[in-house]
Amino acid sequence: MANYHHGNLRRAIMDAAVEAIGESGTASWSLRELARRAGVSHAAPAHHFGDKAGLLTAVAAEGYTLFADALAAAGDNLLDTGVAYVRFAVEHRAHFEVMFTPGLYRADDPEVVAARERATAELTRGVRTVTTDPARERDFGIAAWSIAHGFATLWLSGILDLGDDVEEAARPVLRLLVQKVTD
Amino acid sequence: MANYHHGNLRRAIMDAAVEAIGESGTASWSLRELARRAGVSHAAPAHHFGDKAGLLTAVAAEGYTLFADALAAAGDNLLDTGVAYVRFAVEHRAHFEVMFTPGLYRADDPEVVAARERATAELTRGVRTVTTDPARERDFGIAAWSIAHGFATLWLSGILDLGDDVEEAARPVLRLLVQKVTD
DNA sequence: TGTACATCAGTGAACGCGCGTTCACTGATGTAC
DNA sequence: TGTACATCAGTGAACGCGCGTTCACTGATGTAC
Repeated sequence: MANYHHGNLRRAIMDAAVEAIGESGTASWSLRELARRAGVSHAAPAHHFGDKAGLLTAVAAEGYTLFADALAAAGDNLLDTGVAYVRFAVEHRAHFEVMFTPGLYRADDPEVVAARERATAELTRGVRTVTTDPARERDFGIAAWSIAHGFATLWLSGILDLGDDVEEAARPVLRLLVQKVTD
Repeated sequence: MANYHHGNLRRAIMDAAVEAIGESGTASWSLRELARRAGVSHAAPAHHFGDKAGLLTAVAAEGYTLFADALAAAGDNLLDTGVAYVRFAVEHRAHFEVMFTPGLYRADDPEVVAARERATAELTRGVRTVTTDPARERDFGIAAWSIAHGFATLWLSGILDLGDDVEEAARPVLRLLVQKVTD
């Protein structure tokens, strides 16, 4: 019995993509495998997303939206913003990997651009809790972004091996920079 | 006229791999395409490396060796070590990407392990120019590693867009952490 | 110095497989009357 | 309330293609005598 008008097929395929990326990265699966995981016909993913880049564009857009939400929910200081950054990367590993590999998707997609701008605004808000001097803001912003991004990336690659609680591990490390910036 | 006993076929295939990774990442090429680039038979890569993971294991081992060399050649302070880290990532982008994506290769390969340990020792040497207190050394080390790794990763993903000179762009950013540690 | 032979790096034809793409079709849903 | 019809999400068979793998073969090189 063919299940026509699935209703959530788009969602089901994106979930399958996130699951597959979480297991083995952004490369080692095909649209046909995703269809198999989602229990739909192998032509369905193309029907919805065109191709792999189209699907990953949707994942990136969703990722930036969730990311902006997570940063917006963080405390009103740079350290909490940084910790939220790292937590997002670990909790939404697949989205995070896609978002920061621009070659995988259409980075100029309007939905991606809008969500990314919202996330950037949240990061800037975090930096401005520390300085509003424009000359310092840029380098502080890049330094804070770098240390959070680097910690998250190293943690995800499995090299760091500092236990289970990423927040507990990240906070004292990020504090070393934030203290300096705050002085 | 078949060119039997190529002599540097192993080298030629690794060069082709580095070139292909530099162009389009670690995923979007096949062993057959590498053979085509290197101008050898399509069975040659398998003959030398077994499979893609075997080839990338060789790239990772070479990468860690070049990395340790670059860090060893850096100045005797943490800032120069950090700048050398970032420069290596940009100048050896393909090796760097492979090295920090452990799922791609056999991370327990003896040659990889030995080269990585040498690189780790160089990083530790950089941190010890700043503190030799074991309690502080760990967090400082992770913070310095994170900020250099994060800056390099963001730069490579093309998101930062701070001009052409990566060393000039990285130095003031990395200094923000190092200053604190040095105080 | 010349010959015979073992070794093994690299070749190239052949294979079966999973892929993305195409396309005629199915059938559930919403709307007009 | 019932019927007819348009829409379109999703199906599934068929296609050609590039892939990794296998394997008998080639021929350059080194060594023994």
